[in-house]
Amino acid sequence: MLSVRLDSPVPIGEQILAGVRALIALGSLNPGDELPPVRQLAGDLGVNLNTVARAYRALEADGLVRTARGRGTRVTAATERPTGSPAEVRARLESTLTAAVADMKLAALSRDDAAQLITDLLNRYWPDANQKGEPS
Amino acid sequence: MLSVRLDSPVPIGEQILAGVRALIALGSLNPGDELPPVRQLAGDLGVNLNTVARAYRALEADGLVRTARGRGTRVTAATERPTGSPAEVRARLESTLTAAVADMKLAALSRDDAAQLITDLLNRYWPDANQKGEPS
DNA sequence: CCAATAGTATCATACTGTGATACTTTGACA
DNA sequence: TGTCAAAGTATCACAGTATGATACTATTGG
Repeated sequence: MLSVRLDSPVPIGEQILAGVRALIALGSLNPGDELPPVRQLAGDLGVNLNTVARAYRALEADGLVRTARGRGTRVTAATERPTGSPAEVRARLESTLTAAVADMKLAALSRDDAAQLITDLLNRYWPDANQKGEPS
Repeated sequence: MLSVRLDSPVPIGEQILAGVRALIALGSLNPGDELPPVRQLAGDLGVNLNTVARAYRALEADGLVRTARGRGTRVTAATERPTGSPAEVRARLESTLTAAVADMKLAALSRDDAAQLITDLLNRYWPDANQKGEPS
C-alpha cells in the first residue's frame, strides 16, 4: 500500500509524505480513514518511528490529517490545494509527466503498452464520472 | 530546457541528473549533442559548478555521456538500460505513473484534459514506430 | 606560446535527515 | 479507581552528504 526505497536519493520522510498525499489524492485514503500508527508503519517500512511521525506532522500542517496523542491519526481532507502559482503548478505537472514518459521509454515498453498502462491507471484511479477536481 | 527547483527536497544534483537522463530518453538530446559547459549550466541554474560537474560525471559513469577536459561533454548513447530487476523496474514505473496521476488530480485537471495532456505528450516524445524524430 | 575554454581536485561547512531513548496523553477495563 | 497498553511527542546526538569556494590541469586556436 505504501512503500519507500531506502536507497533512493529522495529522503525517506519525503517519500512517505508524497506517498500518503498520493493515496489521498487518488482516493485510496478518504476522510475518516486512519493512518497506521507511527510505530507500525515505521516497522513495516524499516525506518525510525520519528521519520514517520515527522511525515504525519507535515501532513497535519497541510491540513490533510488530524492527529491526536494517544488516539491516532485520521484523514480529514480529500483534497489539497497545490501550492504556488498556477504557472508553477503547471510547470511541476509537466515535469512530472515528462519524467513519467521518459521512464516508460526507459522501461522499454512499447508505445502501445505505454498508452494502455496509462489508460488502465486513469480508469482505476479516476473513474470518469466526475469531470472536475474538487474545489475546496 | 532544463530547470531545477532549488527549494525542492530532492537534491539539486539529482534533479540535474534526472533532467538530463530524461532529455536523452525522450530524444531531445541525441548522440553527438553537446551538453552546456558546466559553468554555463551552473550559472543558468544558479548553482555551483561542482554540482553540475558531479552530475556530468555520474552521467559519464552511466555511459550516457563522454566528457573530455577542455573539450566539453557530449552525449554518446541514446538509451540507458534501467538498473535493477524487471520487477523493480516495473515497480518504479508504477509508482512514477501513479504519482503522475495524483499530480494531475491535484492540479484540478478534468479527466478529459488529463487524457488529452498525456496523449499530447506521447505524440510529442514518442512518435510512433521508427520515426526517430526529434521534437526540440 | 598565450589566452580562453572546459573539466577536475581538494577542502570546508552546514545542514538536515535519520535514529535512540525517554516522556505524555488517551482510553479501556479489571 | 488504578493500571496498562497504545498512540503521538520531545530531546538530543550523529552521520552523511550535498553544496560551495578556490585553485589546478588539459585542450584548442591564433
